[in-house]
Amino acid sequence: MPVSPLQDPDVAAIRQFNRFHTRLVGALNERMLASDYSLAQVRILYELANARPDAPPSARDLGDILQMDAGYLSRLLSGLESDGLLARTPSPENAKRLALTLTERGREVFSGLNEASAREVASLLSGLPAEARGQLTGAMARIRRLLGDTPDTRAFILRDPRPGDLGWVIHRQAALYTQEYGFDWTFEGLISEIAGKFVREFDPARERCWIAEMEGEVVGSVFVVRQDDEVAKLRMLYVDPVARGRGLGRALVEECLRFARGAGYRRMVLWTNDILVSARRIYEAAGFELLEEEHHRSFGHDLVGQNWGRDL
Amino acid sequence: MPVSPLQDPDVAAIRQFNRFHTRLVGALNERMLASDYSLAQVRILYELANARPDAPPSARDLGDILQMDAGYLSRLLSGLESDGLLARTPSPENAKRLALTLTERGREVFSGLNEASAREVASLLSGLPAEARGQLTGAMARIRRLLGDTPDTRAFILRDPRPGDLGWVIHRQAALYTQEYGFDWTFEGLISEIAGKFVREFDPARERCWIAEMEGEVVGSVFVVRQDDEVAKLRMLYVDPVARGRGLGRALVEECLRFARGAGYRRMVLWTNDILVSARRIYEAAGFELLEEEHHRSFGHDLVGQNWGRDL
DNA sequence: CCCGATAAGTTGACTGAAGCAACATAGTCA
DNA sequence: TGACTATGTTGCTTCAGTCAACTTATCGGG
Repeated sequence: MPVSPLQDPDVAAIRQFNRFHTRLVGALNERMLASDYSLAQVRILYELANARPDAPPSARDLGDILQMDAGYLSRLLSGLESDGLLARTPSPENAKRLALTLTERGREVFSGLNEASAREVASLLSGLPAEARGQLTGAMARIRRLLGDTPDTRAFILRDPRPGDLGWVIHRQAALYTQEYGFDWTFEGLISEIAGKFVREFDPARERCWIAEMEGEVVGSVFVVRQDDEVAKLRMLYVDPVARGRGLGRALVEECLRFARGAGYRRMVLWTNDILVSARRIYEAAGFELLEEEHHRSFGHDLVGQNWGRDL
Repeated sequence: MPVSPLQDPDVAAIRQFNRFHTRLVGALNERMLASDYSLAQVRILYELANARPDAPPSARDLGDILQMDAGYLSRLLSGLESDGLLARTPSPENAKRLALTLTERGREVFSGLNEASAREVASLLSGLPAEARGQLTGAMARIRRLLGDTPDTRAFILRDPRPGDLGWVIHRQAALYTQEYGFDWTFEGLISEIAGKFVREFDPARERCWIAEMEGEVVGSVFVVRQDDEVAKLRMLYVDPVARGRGLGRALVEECLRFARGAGYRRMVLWTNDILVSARRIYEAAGFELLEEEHHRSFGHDLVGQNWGRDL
C-alpha cells in the first residue's frame, strides 16, 4: 500500500532544503544579475570560458549544453559579439559550424562576473569558522555524491589522520557493516576500542595510520600496528562504497606493506572475516595467504574469522 | 594581503554545489511547471495554503513575502480568483486589506501540485538505500544549520544509540575540542577507548547511553556506567555548539540522574577538566559538587582534572 | 463631519526573456 | 547534380515582470 510521498519525512526534509537553497542562491545571484548581462548571457560566457581552447563549441553545442532555443541563442550570441565579447569564426574542418571563442574583452568581463560571484560566496563564508566551512563543503560533497553527481576529480589522496578522523572512520564503518552485514553495535565498540588503543600505545617509528580522502571527504583508512618486533599487523582496512573500484583498497594495503618493510618488519598479518569478500580479494591480490580459520560468534552473527599473512 | 576568492577551494566547492543543486531543482520542477499555473502562481498558492487560517494574508503581505511587484501580483490574484482558486474578502478589522484565502478548489489544486512535487522528490529518493537517505537529509540539515537557516522545530529528542552513533559522537567531540581547546588526537583516542569499553562491558540493567538528536542530526550524548554497586559514573557528556543554550546539557544530565536512581545507585560521580566551563555550569546546576582537583598533562596541555559528585 | 494624508489595490503601457516556425546557407551523400 | 541534412538566422508571438499613474478606502485631526 503506497503511502503519499507527502507523509515521508525524508521527502519533506529534502523539499525544505530545496526551498532554502533556492532562496540562498537567489540572494547570492541577486547583485550579480544587476550587471549588464542577463543570466542566459552569463551562462554562455561561463561555458565559453570553461571550454577546452582546442575544441571551441559551436552554437549548436551551446544549445545542447544549456538547453536553449537555437533562435534565442543566436540572438544572444549576436549581442555578445557586437559587444565585442566573443568571436564567431568558421571551424577549419567544418565551415558549417561557427567556432565560438571569447575575445580578450570577453574573458575580462567574465572573470569580473566570476570574481563577483565568488566574492558573494566568500562573504557568506566569512562568518564561519574553519571547522564549519569544512563541514559545509563536506556535506555538499556528500549530497552530490549520494545523488550521483560525478565529481570532476575522483582521485583519492592518502594522508595522516587528523583529530576527528578516527571517529569518522568508526562512524562510517559501523554504519556500513550494520547495513550490509547486519552487525550489531558490538562491532562499533570493538573498532572504537581498537582505534583508542592504537592512539594510546602509538609508536611512531613502527606504527602508522592512513586516511584516504576523496573530494575532501574521508573515504577510507588503514592501520599498521606492531605485533612483535618481527611482525606487523594490518588493522581496520576500510574502503567506503563510494570509493570502491578505484584501487583504493589496494593502495592502502600497499602503503602498509611499504611502511612495514621500511620499519624493519619481516612479516605482516591480519585478521578478517569470511563474509568480507571484497576485502579478501584485496588481500589475495596483495600477496597475503589464508593461514587459518576459526568459527566465532560476534556482532550478533555466526562468523568465520580468518588469519592471513605474508612475508615482506 | 587578500587573495582572490577564486583561489579559495571552499568557495569553489560551494559554487560547484550551487550549480549542481540548481540544475537538480530545475529538473525536479520541470514537469511541475508544465501545469496550468506559472511558478509565481504556484508560489502564491503555496503561501496561502501554508498561512495560518486565523490570519489570512493580504495582497500586500504576499508581495512582501514573495518579493513581487504589487501590480503583477494583483493580476495574478485576479487570475486565480476567476479560476475559482481563491477568495478575496475584506478583513473584518481593516476593510482596506483584502484577506486572501484558498477556496476548496484552490486547496485541491494546490495539494495536487504539492503531491506531484513530492512525488518527484520521492522518485529521486527511490534509488537510494535507507542509509543513504539518512545521510542525505542529515547533510542537508547540516548545511541549513551552518548557514543559519532556523529550522521549524528546534526541539531535541533523546534516544538510545544506533550503530554509527558512537563514531559520530567521537568524531564531533574530537573535532570540537581540538578546535576550541587545542586538544591533540590522544583525546580522540581516549574517548574512542571509553566508548569501546562501554559497549564491551555493557550491563543493560545498570548502564545506559543517550543520543540527542535535533532535526535528524546527532547533537549530543551522555553515558552512565557502573563504577560499583552504589556509585554510577557519568561520562562523555557532549553538547554540540549548535544545540547550546536550549537546556540540552541539563536534559542529558537529568536523564542520567533519573536512570541512576531507578537503577538503585546511591551516588553519581564524574570526571572533567577545569577548562570545560560550560560543562561545569551544567554540573553545578544539576547539584554536583566539586570534590577534588589534580593537575595532569593530557591531550597536549597542562590541565586540571576535577572530580565531581552528588548523592542521589 | 469633512479634508488631507496615506495605505491598499488596480490598470495601462512597456520591456525583456523565451519559444516557434519559416527561412537561408553550407556541407553530405547517392 | 540534386535531394537531403545540419547549422544558424530572422520574424512573429507570448508571457513574465516592472513602472507609473490611477482609484478607492481608511484614518487621524481639526
